[in-house]
Amino acid sequence: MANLADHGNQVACAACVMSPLCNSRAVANGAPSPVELRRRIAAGERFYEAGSGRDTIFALRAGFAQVSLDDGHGTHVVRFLLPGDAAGLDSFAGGAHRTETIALEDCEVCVIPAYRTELLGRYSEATCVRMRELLSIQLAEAESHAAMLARLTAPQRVARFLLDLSRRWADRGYSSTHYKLPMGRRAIGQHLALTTETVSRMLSDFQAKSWVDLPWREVRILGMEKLRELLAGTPEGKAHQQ
Amino acid sequence: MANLADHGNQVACAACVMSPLCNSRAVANGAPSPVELRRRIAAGERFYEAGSGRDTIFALRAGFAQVSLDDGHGTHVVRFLLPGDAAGLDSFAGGAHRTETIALEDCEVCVIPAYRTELLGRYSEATCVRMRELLSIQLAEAESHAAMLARLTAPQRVARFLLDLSRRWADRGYSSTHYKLPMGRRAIGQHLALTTETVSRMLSDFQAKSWVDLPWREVRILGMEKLRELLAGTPEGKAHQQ
DNA sequence: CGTGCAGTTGAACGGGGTCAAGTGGCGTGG
DNA sequence: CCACGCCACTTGACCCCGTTCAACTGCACG
Repeated sequence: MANLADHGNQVACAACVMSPLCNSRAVANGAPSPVELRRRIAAGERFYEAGSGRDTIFALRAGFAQVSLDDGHGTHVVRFLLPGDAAGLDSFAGGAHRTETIALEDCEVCVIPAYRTELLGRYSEATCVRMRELLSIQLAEAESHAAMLARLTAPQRVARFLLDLSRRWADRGYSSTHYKLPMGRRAIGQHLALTTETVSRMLSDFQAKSWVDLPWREVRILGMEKLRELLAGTPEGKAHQQ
Repeated sequence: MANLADHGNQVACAACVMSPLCNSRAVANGAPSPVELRRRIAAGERFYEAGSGRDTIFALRAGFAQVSLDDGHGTHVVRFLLPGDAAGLDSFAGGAHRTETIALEDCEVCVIPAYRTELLGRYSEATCVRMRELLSIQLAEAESHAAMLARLTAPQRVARFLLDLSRRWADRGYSSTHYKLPMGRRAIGQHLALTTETVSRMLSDFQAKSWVDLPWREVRILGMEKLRELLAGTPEGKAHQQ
């Protein structure tokens, strides 16, 4: 287990959204840890599949993954997971996952059976509260994502996407201006509801304006403020209200 | 309080998503009820405003409302509330509502302070589990909504919208083919990410095909199967995969 | 080398947005 | 009582943004 960190960015448990569970007073007093085991998942493998794997939550320790949903009209990438993020919280309703999660790089995850969180909830009110917080945050993000799809233009979506990743890496103590982009253009498009061609065009455009530099599957943000202005719709880039 | 039911459809507590809380064993044994009070809210009034009203949940007993989100690029209607639905669950993260909820008809709501659910959670594990379920369901719906915006055409969105309301009314024991449509075309558009003109055109088109009849702010579905086919993209209405 | 996939770029198309005009219901005030 | 303004909704004509279709590059694989 010595070289797990080699596979890219990794977070300390302290930065993980699940840490309040692992480090609750109940666990300190002898209650079972929420984490059943740690598992390595190779790039391209699934954490869990849609319809299967009832009632398991995952915390991503290292690597990069995508959560996607197929409702019969094609695949939509619901969100990308960075180290410290949780996956599978949608399984509390009905006990089956409706989404699937795929590793985009080699990943290391903590496997948390849902029954353990419920068990833990009996000893620790903080656990219940924390689970509600996590779900509430993801709900807020999902609603915000829908609002984005509803109102932003293609360039704004791509700008928002880059700024989003920037902020999330910064939250974890990494650079906000230089980070990996391990997913392909297609996956970005499936996340932003754009075609691969449009994503490619927007990124090329940003690069031509020297707002970003784009080595192979990396981003270096050069004009953070320009991207923010585009997203806000400031100078001539009219922000269409309604 | 005698004629509250006059304002339209109403659900018995048994059909309310919050009923497992109100009827938990803990409450039967003397724990405080989650409902602080019942309140009437006139059409056009707000349940709560964005940024304000920290930590209050609402259960809609009678009437019709919309939950909307403004992120600086315009308003997006996140969902419509039918009797028995809950509002305000997004406030668990951070304690402030990011959305606002407006009554579209005169409403009657149960006001549930979040601290009471936490209090109740101490006595009753079922309460914790139920809150998780509710959040998980709303998360699943929000993700599904985003996927819809990402992949469906305008006619498909409107068809899905009509079928969705049909199913939800049916779940509550009302007609699945004839129901009120209390919101305006603009609000429908803000929910489906379409303009009022497009919503109007799609509805007119459905009516011309005799798939629906549209009296003033009502729907009568005549060709449920046709709408389903359109949504699924069956005969010539190609379902674009990716 | 040939095949295949990821990404880029160009040209043309079309779905839905934009703009505009028109209708009808409803409340208000003369 | 009607005149008027207002607002929700409808309908038509035009246009633009992002999709579609296609060609091309570069890199990884056998």
